[in-house]
Order: sequence, then structure tokens, then C-alpha cells
Amino acid sequence: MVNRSLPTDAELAILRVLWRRGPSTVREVHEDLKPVQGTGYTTVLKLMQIMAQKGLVERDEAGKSHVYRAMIPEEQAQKGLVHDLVEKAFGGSASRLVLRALSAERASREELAEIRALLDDIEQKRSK
Amino acid sequence: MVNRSLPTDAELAILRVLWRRGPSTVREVHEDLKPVQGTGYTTVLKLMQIMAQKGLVERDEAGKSHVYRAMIPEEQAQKGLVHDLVEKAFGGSASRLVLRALSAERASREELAEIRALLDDIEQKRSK
DNA sequence: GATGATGTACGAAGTTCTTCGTAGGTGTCA
DNA sequence: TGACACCTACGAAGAACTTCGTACATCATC
Repeated sequence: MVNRSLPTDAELAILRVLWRRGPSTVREVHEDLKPVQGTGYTTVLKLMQIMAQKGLVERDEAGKSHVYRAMIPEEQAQKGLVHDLVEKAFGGSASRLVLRALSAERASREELAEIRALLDDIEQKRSK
Repeated sequence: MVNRSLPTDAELAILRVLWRRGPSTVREVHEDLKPVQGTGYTTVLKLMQIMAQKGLVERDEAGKSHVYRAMIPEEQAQKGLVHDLVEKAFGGSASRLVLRALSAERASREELAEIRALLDDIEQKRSK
């Protein structure tokens, strides 16, 4: 069942820290986010508690400081967000989103090559 | 500078109708949206009034029924939404979003060819 | 001129998301 | 032991978004 409700912006920011760092305490996540978000410690704590309730993260209460880990893989979250945007703003056409993204945002030569490789891959699999 | 405030979901649904139909009355937009959204007439009216205040749409009050038209082109809105998602979920890398979109959502052979053509175009321009 | 259809205006409530203040538990150490 | 650091719990406020009820204006027509 992929259709879990999508993470909100604040939740996503926290998930990104957990994906990068692996299981972390509230303090660690807060330290990581503070310079950019400027948000308070208890705010992060509260959010992570809510996320635990929602099942977005799981926590280990063994130590004094609880340790949280992401329960949804980054790939799946990104997939959900992309799908949502495709539906809401591109009439369900992923390729139109791709065209828009490519023409509006910058990509390096290497990245373009990577995309090309994926296209090859898709078409090759399809022609079988 | 791109307009920073992105349309909300409900606003986007209305904008999509206006982009497709061209300038329309509240009734027309509501008729269009009703089957899918199931939302009431005054809800749509209120939203469009708010959107007019925000500058997302402009209205012509000449006739009995006011006629609204989108003040932001579809392309610009899509660009803003894509940029926002790239920042929030892909660490600023548009190509990672593209890779995720291509591997997760379906695209026809024609669409893949279109994407390839755009890649050619970008690389050609860049090599000049 | 009463009625019904059609329109706008707008207050207000319900939701969700985000933020933080405050309270209280526990361990450390001088 | 008392002060302090560090932690969780949780209520509640505030902001943004969405929804709708109600009031009121206009116009055709019977």
C-alpha cells in the first residue's frame, strides 16, 4: 500500500536529515536543521513525536534520549511527491513534468548523460 | 524573479480550468470542477475572490456575472512548483527529480522521444 | 409586485500544519 | 543536597487553507 499520506514540508525536512544521517536523536536532528530553519528544539521534538504517531518514523526508547529512524525510504517519499505533483499540475503526464524540469532548471553534462542512459534503459526493456 | 507564493491545491485546480477554458465565470468553473471535486458553488466563488485579491486571477466586472482570467501563465506556475519540489525533496537537483519521475511513472514512446529531443537541444546549445 | 433563478459579498467555522511555552523527570557533580 | 543540564510530554496558540451558510442585489415573468 503505497498510498500513505505525503509528508508535510516540515516533516520532509526532518526525514531528509534522518535519511542522510541514519537513526538520530531529536538533538542531532535539531542541530542539523537549526542553521537553516532556525526552529526551536521543542518544535522539532513535537514534530518527530507526531511523525512517530503517523508511522513516518519509529523510535527506540531504550536510552535516555530516544533515537528515531525513518520508516519510509527516501525513494518512496520522492515517488509519492512526484506523483502528487504530476496529478495536480501536469494532468497526470509525467513526461510534461520532466520537460518542464529540464527546460527550467540547470543540469550538468553528467546528469544529462545519466538521464539519457535511463531513457536507453527504458526503451530497451520495452522493446523486448 | 519568479513569484514566490505558489498556488495552493484548490487554487491550482481552478487555474487549470481557466488555462484550459480561457476566461470563465464562477459558474463555468464550478460546473467544470463539480463532478471531480464535489465542492459547493460558494466555495469556488470565495476561492476565486481570494485569488483575485492575491493577483492570481483578474476579473472583469462588466457583465452581471464576473469573468475571471488567469494572471499567471501555466508554464510559470509549473516552473515554480517544480522548483519548490526540487528544493524540498531533491536537494536542489532537478536531474534527480527527472530520474525519479522517469523511473516511477509511465511515459509513451513518443514522450520519451520528446524528452530525448530536448536533451539534444540543451546539449547542442551548450556546446556552442 | 410577488416569486424564483441567478449572481456577489462576507463572516465564520473546521482542518491541518507549525510553533513554542511550560511542566516535570532524571542524572551529574561540586 | 542543591543547582544545573538535558530530556520528554503536552496543551495551546497562530497561520494558512478550505468550506459553507446566510444575506442581499438584480432581473425576468407570471
